[in-house]
Amino acid sequence: MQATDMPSQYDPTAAEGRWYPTWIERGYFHAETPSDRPPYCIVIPPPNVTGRLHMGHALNDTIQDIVVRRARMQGKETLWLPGTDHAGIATQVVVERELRKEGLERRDIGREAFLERAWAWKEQYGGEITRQIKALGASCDWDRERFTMDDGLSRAVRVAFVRMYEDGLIYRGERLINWCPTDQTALSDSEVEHQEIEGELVTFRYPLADGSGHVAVATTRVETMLGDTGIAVHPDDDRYRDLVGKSVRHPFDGRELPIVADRAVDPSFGTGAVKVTPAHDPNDFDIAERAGLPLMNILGPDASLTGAVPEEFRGLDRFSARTRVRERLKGLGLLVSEDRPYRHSVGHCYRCRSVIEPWLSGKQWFVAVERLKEPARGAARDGRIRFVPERWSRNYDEWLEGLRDWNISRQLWWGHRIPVWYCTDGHEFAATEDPEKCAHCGSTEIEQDPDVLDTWFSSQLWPFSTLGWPDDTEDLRTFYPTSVLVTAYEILYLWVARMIMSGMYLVGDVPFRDVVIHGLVRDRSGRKMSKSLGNVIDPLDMVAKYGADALRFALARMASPEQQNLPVAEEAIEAGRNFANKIWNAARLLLRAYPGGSPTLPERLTLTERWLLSRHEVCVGEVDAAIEEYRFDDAAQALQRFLWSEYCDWGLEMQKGRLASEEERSGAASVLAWVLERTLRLLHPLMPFVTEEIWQRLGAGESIVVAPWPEPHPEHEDAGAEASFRDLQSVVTEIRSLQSAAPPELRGKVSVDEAWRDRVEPFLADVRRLTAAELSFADLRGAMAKLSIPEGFDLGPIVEQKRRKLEGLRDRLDRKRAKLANESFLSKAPPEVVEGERRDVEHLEGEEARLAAELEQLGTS
RNA sequence: GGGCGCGUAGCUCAGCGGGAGAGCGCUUGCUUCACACGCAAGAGGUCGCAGGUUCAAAACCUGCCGCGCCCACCA
Repeated sequence: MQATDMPSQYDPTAAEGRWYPTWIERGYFHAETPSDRPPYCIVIPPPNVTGRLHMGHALNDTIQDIVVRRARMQGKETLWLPGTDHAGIATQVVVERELRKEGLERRDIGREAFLERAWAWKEQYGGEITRQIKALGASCDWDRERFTMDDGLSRAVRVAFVRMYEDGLIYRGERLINWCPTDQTALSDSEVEHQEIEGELVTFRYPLADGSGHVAVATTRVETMLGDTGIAVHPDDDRYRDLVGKSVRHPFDGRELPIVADRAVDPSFGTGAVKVTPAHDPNDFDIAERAGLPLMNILGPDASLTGAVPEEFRGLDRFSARTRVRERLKGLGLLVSEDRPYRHSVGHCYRCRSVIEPWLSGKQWFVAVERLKEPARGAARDGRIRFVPERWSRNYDEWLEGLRDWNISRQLWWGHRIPVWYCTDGHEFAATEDPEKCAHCGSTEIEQDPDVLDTWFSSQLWPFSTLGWPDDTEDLRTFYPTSVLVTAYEILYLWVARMIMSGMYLVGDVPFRDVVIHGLVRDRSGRKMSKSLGNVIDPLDMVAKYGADALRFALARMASPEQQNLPVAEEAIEAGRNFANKIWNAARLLLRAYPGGSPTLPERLTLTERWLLSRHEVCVGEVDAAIEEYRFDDAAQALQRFLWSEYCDWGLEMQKGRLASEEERSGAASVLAWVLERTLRLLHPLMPFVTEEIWQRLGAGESIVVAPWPEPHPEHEDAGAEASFRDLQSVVTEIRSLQSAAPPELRGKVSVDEAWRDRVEPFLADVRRLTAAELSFADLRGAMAKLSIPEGFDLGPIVEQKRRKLEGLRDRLDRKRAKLANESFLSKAPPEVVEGERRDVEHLEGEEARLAAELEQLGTS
């Protein structure tokens, strides 16, 4: 039989190596269009080409594979579309680092050579992460794999840009942007992460130009006073009313700075007067615009001081300048106070963690969001898009409400170059194809904008650019809108919201129906996994050590969308491995008796079989509902409970006798095989490899990957069988419990009360096997079972245990009885609850009597 | 400053109006012919604190304490 070649330990590596290539080869993951089947589609959140698979990816991909595999088994035309993101800054930084090893900067070799290097790097190392995704068993359609800078997607980017440009949704403007002095590029607001740091709050005085006094101002970046061009106060602030219109004198260069009134000033903060640095603070920029104050740029691209600052500060980096300016003010007697440390929130680059500088960097491209955001908000409000968990919809809505125009130009080389050209006559135009001449005047003296687009500009097109947009393709018609997007909450705004906006604007419909937002993977004590903390668990190590199924099951087991933090410990993955091994061995046992083939149910079933079918039916319902609702933790738990605690511990154990019997073997084996085969199908989305490996040995069909999702069999629900079987279970458990308190030599002889004879006798042999005891029946006066032990032998621990149990039972009974004696309970509680309490009391009374009788038996023995 | 989430067994968490649960860990006993990656029997919890609503609260409301996160141009 097939079991003979099954070792006692499941070998995940062998199964993974055998099945994944087979699945690919047979094209199971390939979606066909057009198709008569209902479509089901997920686009993968594209990982960075530079990336390596971490636990976050493993979780994200596991969840997607679970819903995708279930959909495929449900007979849907299923597409899980994979790919990678060019990841502008991230990739450019990697290539620059390589160059630096050769002593070169990117500007040394020029744009074209640099891009060649970048592409070469991408070709050589860029596929790493997709190989790693495959190791998880992900059922992606690799024939449709995409890259955000491949030809098709690049065209989609250009078409999207030009359409938005011509529609007035993309414009070029000069204003303050978030500047990263390390990466030397602009960043969008979403790419800036605010973090509390310990800085300083310095208050100093500006002397009035007419010598009549001072105005004090406070700042956390005192070096910016070199670029101050005014002072602002609130118009209703009586302290300063008389000063508006006057001016102060700059202590270092003698410039006169006018004092203006502006409602943006909060009179209750600091001194109530604000220094205005229009070129280096967005607030001040606005004030300056309203008051007509000039801009004065004092920082270079690397944030060192430059421009019209006094000689002594020129060339200093911003932090040294901060100290130098403070010391100079102190020397001049203008320093009022310095609060240090002063905790306040400062923006950092999401890539390199540098402190962001609000900066003027020539003209930048922006997306005007006003017309985009309302449809995107509406889609979530009217249910066209559903967030899971639902609470994210509010965050989403409020974020969109406050959204400001999106800066999309980046001063990088790696990325989609902005498809706008300028001619020497000052014309500007956008084009989807590289033009030969100016679209306005025909001049051939044209030059393309040097900047590239924010990497998220192409990412936002992902759900439709990957399906062929802007062409009206079969894939796009079939799979758009996609079914569900699975992502972590950290990119809800950066990515998800923008896909919704652009999808609705460019394609005319939402990009996906459900948005499943899962938590972030943490270490066991809830900390982020990071190299510097040394707490990283590498998913590939785990796959190698315990198998992909073990990792997937461990991740699924905790993947409740409600959970924000998902602590992963190696023990959990080990537990997943143990579970796979348990199932493997269950199959090993069964396959000694089962000849193989599609299992069928016999006409007549034993109690154990009816119980098992009934419990299995519960499991089918639970798993199906759980996955439907993205409750992967519930699905995993239901499967583990059924397979381990019910199928193995009771189903197989009870049937061992029949499996050993010549006449009964076949019937018993086919029921067990029928249940196992269906349960394997239920488990397959979570543990694809071990389920396929066993399914093949059962000989149930071509591949479990394309086997149908188990349909419900409500006729198998059998409350009567469950109740009778529970009785049997309690007799067995009672005997074992008594045995555990006695020395081994006294465990062998047990009597069971006559009252249980009818229920136990038909299974006498099984109960004997499960308890390793001789059984006889006797009148035990209400006790369930009794060990035959010498007169006066003390089963102390079990007596103690039963005594405590009885005590607890009586407490509960008292509480219930008091409840039933309570007038207001009887009159106000719903009748079915009252009835339920009555039944409880009845049941508990029975338990009480039995426990008392058992104590009696223990006492007299 | 605004918002969200979480405090339940040693650990990680589920339960979210009428019997305190799971996995891991722990204790004890088992080379039982599927599995020691196992089997069996157990121990362990004033459900963060204080009020309130209710016949009934771990669950609902209010406040407090303690963690964590997101958003935000208070110099």
